[in-house]
Amino acid sequence: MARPSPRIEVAHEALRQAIIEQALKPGTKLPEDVIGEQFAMSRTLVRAVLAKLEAEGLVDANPKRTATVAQPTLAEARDVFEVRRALEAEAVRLVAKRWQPSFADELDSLLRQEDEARARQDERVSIHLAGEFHLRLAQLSGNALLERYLRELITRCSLILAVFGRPHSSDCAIEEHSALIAALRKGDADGAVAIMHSHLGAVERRALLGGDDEKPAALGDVLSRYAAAVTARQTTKPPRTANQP
Amino acid sequence: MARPSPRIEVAHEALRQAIIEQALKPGTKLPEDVIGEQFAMSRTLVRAVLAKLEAEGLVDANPKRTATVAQPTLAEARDVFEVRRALEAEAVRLVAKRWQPSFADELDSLLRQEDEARARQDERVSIHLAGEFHLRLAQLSGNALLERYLRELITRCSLILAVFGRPHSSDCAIEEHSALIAALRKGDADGAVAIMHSHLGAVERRALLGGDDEKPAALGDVLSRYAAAVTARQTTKPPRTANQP
DNA sequence: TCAGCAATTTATGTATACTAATTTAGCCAT
DNA sequence: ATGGCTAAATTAGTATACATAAATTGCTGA
Repeated sequence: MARPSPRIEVAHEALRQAIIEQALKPGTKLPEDVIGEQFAMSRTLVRAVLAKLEAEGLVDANPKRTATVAQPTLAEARDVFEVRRALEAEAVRLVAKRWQPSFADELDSLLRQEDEARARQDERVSIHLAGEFHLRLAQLSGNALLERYLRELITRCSLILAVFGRPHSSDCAIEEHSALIAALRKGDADGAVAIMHSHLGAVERRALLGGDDEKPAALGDVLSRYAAAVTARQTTKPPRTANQP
Repeated sequence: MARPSPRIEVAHEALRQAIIEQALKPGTKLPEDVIGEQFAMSRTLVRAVLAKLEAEGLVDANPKRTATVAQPTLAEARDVFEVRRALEAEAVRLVAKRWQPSFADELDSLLRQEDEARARQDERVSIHLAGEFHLRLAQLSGNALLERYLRELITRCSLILAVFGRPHSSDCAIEEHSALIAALRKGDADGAVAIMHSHLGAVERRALLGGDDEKPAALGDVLSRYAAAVTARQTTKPPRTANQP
């Protein structure tokens, strides 16, 4: 999976981070030339970057209008969590099957870091590490494709949390991660899968607040998004802002 | 999910079809200018098409060399089937949950067509319809993301079958599809999931022949691929051929 | 003051030109 | 002949130019 150019990767990763950390809020316009200026590349390359981000579901891109940071709908959010649950359960199953003691060390180490960040009140690092835990688990499954899909899903969950979640709601409870490791350690595959299921159920509930169904949620989407927007604060000057209060 | 240009879609779909039908054999070089000539578009657009195909796992693309039709390894094939099993089981679960009698009609109709094609000895249509059945099931799940992933996985399975499978081995048994519909019809969700599991297990076994493990399969990969190459015959003049005996 | 239209500006769609790297072919030496 | 070395031809990487469509601004008239 070698990529054509390192510069594309750099810009891609930078935008990814900016989006999931909410430095670029959902709905923010991403004009090709502005981005090209920032990363010192031509629109040709910017286009490739945006195409990737769109494929990942992180930006919305319509035929002849400026790409924007994605604003996931409630229906999309539900879909993402549904698929994530299925794949992450499979990942746990696979990890349990090829379990080795060294795996526990790896996961424990991440868990400790996560705990420390939480203690330090370091929101950003804490959220990032929670994602890392799940991603590492996917890697330990030994299935590269599963890892790719889960990386995408975990990233999209971050964005969904940014759009729908309460400000400052942490997305993963450390105890749940801890219980998962314990189950894996004693070889309880089914137990581990069950824990992962309920863990992700909890994450989804925390992320989606009231589980409104389908249509009537449309207005709710907008309002919760608005609430998130006024709460957040701009860090560096973003290219442009879509909806200002 | 509106795409930038219809022309890109056309070329994308055409290449997709050509690849999964083996009109372009695995390993075949896909130079940008040759493709651009065929579809009357500039390399700029061809590049976008190839990027998509690479993301789907249908073409191999390394930094500065000509893209080629993908040659899945045994390890990749295993990964694809593993993820497909997990997601397709989830799809069946979802379809069972929102089951409606009209679903049965839809699936039955596909099944009938499949049966007729088989009776007509129409390999190409038969294989295509088998894929359609699984795809339609994914659509009935009501989860757009799940559908997208499964479309990708089903396509890759076709390519895998082309590389590893015996020539003329059909990939899906009609009775298995039939049993699945029956289980869904009587509301037996768990039964349906079980049938799907064993069905995909059977498909994988048929596709991968001898289930060699990991490392020692490396040589096997090459040889089975070689066997496939000498068996197949060129239809239209392909841009170029990678390995000629 | 506001609605609606026109001119302007901005941003995308696509082709093409130029550069740099890789592959191929031919040639020399062993 | 065979192995490697150099030159020529291919082919990808990237920027840029031009055409076209969308968004915006400002103007005019009710």
